Amino acid sequence: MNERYDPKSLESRWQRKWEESKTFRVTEDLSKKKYYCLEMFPYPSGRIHMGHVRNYAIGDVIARYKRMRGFNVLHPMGWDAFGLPAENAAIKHNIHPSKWTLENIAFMRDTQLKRMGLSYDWDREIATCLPEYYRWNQWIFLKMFERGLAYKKRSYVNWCPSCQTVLANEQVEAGLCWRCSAVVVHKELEQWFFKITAYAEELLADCDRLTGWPERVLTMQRNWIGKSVGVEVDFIVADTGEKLTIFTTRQDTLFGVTFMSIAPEHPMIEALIRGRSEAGTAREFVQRVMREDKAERTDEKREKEGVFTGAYAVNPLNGDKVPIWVANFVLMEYGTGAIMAVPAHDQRDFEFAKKYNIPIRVVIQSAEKNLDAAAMNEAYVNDGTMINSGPFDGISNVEGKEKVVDHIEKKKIGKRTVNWRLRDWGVSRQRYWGTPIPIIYCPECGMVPVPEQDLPVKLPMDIELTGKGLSPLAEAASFVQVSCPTCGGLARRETDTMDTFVDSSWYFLRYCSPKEGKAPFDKQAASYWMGVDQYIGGIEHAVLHLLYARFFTKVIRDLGLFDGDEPFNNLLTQGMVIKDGAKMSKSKGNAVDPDFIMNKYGADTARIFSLFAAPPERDLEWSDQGVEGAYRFLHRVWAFVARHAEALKSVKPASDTARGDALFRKTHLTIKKVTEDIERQFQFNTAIAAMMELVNEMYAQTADNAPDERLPVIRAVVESLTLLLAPFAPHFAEEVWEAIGGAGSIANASWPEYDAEAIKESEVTIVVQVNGKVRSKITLPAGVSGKEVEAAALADLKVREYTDGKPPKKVIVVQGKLVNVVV
RNA sequence: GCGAGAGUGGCGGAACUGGCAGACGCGCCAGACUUAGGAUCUGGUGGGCAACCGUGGGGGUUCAAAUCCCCCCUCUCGCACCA
Repeated sequence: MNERYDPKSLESRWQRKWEESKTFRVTEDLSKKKYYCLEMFPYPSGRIHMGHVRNYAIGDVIARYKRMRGFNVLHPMGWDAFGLPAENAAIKHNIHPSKWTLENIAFMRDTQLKRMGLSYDWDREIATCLPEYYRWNQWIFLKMFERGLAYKKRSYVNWCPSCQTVLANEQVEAGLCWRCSAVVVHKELEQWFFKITAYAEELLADCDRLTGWPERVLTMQRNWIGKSVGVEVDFIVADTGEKLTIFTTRQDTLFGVTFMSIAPEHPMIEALIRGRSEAGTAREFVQRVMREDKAERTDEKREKEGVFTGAYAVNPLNGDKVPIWVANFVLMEYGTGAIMAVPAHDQRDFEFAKKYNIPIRVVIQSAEKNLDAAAMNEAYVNDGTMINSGPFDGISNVEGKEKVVDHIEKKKIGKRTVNWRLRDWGVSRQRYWGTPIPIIYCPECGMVPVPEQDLPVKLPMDIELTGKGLSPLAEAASFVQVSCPTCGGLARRETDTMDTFVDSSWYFLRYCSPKEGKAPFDKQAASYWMGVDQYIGGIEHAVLHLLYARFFTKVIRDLGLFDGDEPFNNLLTQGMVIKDGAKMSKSKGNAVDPDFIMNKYGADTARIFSLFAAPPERDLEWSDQGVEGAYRFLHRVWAFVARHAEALKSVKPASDTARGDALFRKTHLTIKKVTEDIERQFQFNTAIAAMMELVNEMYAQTADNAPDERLPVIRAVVESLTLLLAPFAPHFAEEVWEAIGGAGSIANASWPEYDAEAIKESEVTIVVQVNGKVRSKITLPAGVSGKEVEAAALADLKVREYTDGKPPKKVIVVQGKLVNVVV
């Protein structure tokens, strides 16, 4: 064994060995307990960044640890390979997206990920841009189409003018595109949707079963799904007699309605204003609001504005005629696009009424203060007693809510309804580098699904990407023109492609049988491996990917392909890697290149540092000196082993006979601590700290040249430490393992068990407090009684000094830990 | 505004059910080996001369509080006119 630790040559040597002997290949084995460890697969942008390093290091420790604990571990890797950057690169550098993507994958796999020493079964690698994969996107799409879960509709959608495509609601953040931050505009288009709302109730309810997920992710999903229980009520438009249906959760305030507000997109507007003197101003207002982009429309600070339509509606409960307004804050997408306005009890309506001098009528009286409409300066939104509400006067509004809805349902003027914030998932993208939607439009037969045997609908390779004009596929005549599968006549293909989030919504199932040719995946294999026991990735997918994947899993279950309700049993959301207080990014110029770190210190150091500097869920502040520290730690272990390696080869490790030895004891305490830290929410930082303590102890306890009789203990420490290090610094551990004559690859070795006898103490140090302050420490044999501890404490000189000879009022003894003498 | 999480040395962070605050690492200081040290090893390192004081601030419960309760402040993230 070399004196110097030289990670470079050592690491590549072990990587070759693992690859040649297929150390990490797995197959289903019913005799073993399985463990599915998965990190979110990357987009092949060309280079990995520190966030990836951290993500995969965390996953790899878990996978390797579970292997050593005897699990049959599935730990796969692949590529989320469709997406816009490939297309942009194509336009900019005149390279085909396919070529660009596959080259990136090769580089990232062979020269970056493999150099990290990750324990993947590379035989299971998948790339979503390959027809073998995306044909199953198309197949699932067709199954969903058959069941009405994929459908086409014309609607207002989010359009990103920079990406030149439509975005799903989940992909719009504060009015901006999630990818490029361009301002998103509303556009009316015909688009494909997945009916995720059909699963809203189950997606919400099952959040309660995801006990292995962080609470904040569940909260975000619950908020996003946004269940709201209320009532739909039909108002009748005066003169025309048309129904204007509104949604409300405050039916207890129905008697306080003094006007109505409808969304500018509401389909009844034309009918309401036609022929009235207000028509002109109303149309002008509607057009002005609709021209605004999403960011402007949804800005909360934005002033509430509206115009009167000239029409009136009749309140079905009290017969009042109230004016109908068009208001800029009413959303067509939510509820019915029309609301009843109760200024006394809703802040938005209150502001609106004040602005336009609309009457305010109090119908809920507060218990604390007497509300007077004229004197109010904000809406009263709390509970109270119903007044001015005809038959409901005098009862509490909480009770009133039920009574009013019962009354409404009995009179058939409305019904209980549940409204969701969640909208159907818009999956059409007007881009090239994605899965073609397998639909054909025939002038005779209409919309015809591509027959299953014709799948995959392959992306044409001879295509010109200009970044201008229509969707690229729409301009590829050879792709568009097709004969109708039903009548054989001339027909046209759908030219939109699928959102790339479709690809990642079921890839975890594909890993179970990645080469399966007859179905998206093999049912047997999936039932063995699924669900994912530990999923690891960034918090940024809290609603996007993680919600879609849950939805797909349920759909796939209902298609009869798989028996499971949820894909990910446990979720770990790792924190960001930051430097100088900001997220690492190229644009901020604070990015640290993983290749540079791995070249200089080796992969094991990079792994140790990123696991040691912070617990996994928290943000990790990058520190160049911290990396040095991680390297120094490995070096220290190396130097120690190198000193003894030759002698240790022929020595058997100490066992129970060494139980009295302090270093032997520390070793077993460390095994215990590291094991517990990994098991307890993957606290790798403290696990590594414990190993560092052991190393410090190793040096301290063998400061003088160790006599031969200590070699068995040294052998035991080194052996255990190497095993403990194996998941964290795998190349290093293999090398040391080999040097001390360990059998086979350490990746296949068993995780050490601690000797419960060895960690027992013969003596305990007990802290002695006087009035809660530490005054002394006494050492007593382990297992002494409380009485003896008390006596020893009272006899202590320091205690006598502080108690001044006075008798104690009370003495508290905490077994084996502490005594508190109260005077 | 609503929801979630977090405030501990110069820094990253420890402290499982209330029981020695600051493990471990970085940085810093001193020493050793050295022509030299940015290498390595050893020791020290919350503040204060001290009694003591110290976990964002203020109250409280307790023999004992970073940990439990109440009030307040700050920061981060998510949602944000959802009727």
